[in-house]
Amino acid sequence: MEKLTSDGKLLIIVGPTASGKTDLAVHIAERVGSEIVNADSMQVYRRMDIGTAKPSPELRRTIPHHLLDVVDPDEPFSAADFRREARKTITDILRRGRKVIVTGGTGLYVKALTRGLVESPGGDQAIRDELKRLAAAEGNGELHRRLALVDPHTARRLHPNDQLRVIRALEVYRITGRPLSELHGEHRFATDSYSCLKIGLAPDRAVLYSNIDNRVEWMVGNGLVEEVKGLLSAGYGPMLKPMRSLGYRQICAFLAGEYSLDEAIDFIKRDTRRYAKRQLTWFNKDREIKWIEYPVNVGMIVENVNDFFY
RNA sequence: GCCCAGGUAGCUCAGUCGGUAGAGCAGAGGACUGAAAAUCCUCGUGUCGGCGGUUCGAUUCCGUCCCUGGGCA
Repeated sequence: MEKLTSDGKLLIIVGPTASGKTDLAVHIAERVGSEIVNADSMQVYRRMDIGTAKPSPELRRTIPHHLLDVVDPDEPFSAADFRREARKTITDILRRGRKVIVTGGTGLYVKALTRGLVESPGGDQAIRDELKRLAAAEGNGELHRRLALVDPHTARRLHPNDQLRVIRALEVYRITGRPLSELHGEHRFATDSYSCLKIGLAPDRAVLYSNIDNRVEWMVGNGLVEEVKGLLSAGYGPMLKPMRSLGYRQICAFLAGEYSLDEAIDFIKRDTRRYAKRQLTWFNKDREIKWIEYPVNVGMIVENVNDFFY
């Protein structure tokens, strides 16, 4: 169906971690006069620079980047927050007559931005804690049974051990009195208010994995441990959401004496490989993504991007 | 050269009192709607070092050869 309105054109660059998104985005931005909107769930946190491979301050002076450093590590931030902030930012960039490149590896954030999220309440920590206690006392099966009573469709879709999603579904029902599946049925990611060109980067697995290894070595060699120490001594504890993310989690465990630095490095590499695989699974499902061929021909990509923008 | 101990999945190893084998890790595939770098699910055939022998049947017992550790010379 023809879209009646468009909030503007977006070039979206996706791909797994360490696939070269940032480099490509910068190359394109230099040639088409665009600004970059980050769609990475960890780069939004202040003080987390090395472990998130955040673009450097120098680079950010050359090409304006948005949605980096928008919250402190102990502040809540969700896909809905991302959507709201990103839309605001994009509107502003377009109003100034500039082009927008969205780049990032968080599939849900990209989807939330372009297709929206179901109309549902935000997270309620008290409810989550209560349900978590219930699960601890009576098991994931009990939570899942309770969900089956109020929302059998969602219960069937979720494995009982996927506690996070089971709790979310129960939480939504508790607050709204409506099953999550019903809300999903009305939403279906149906509307896309932007006109998007999505391009994807997916190097050969072997290349990707060696990029990951190199990047992890680089992070450790350039102060990742110090960055984590700084966060901890600033009062950001190891149980905070961003402190449990890739790199930070393992360095916290190393600093707590759970294992050696070498082991921590190996775990970061391994877990990052697994993460990259999950990202690929997510993006492979998106039929709108145009996967770029290797070796990367930046000139040709820029041409296509220009065709899209003009 | 001799004496031990080993050689089983990509790696580390378990096991079969003789009926062609299984864990952990690595790896692969998948799910994903306000925690998403999170959370969750599924996936194990490999000349059981080679060649002979015994046996209805050998990865398992025997012989021999090869390889890897360690020890003695």
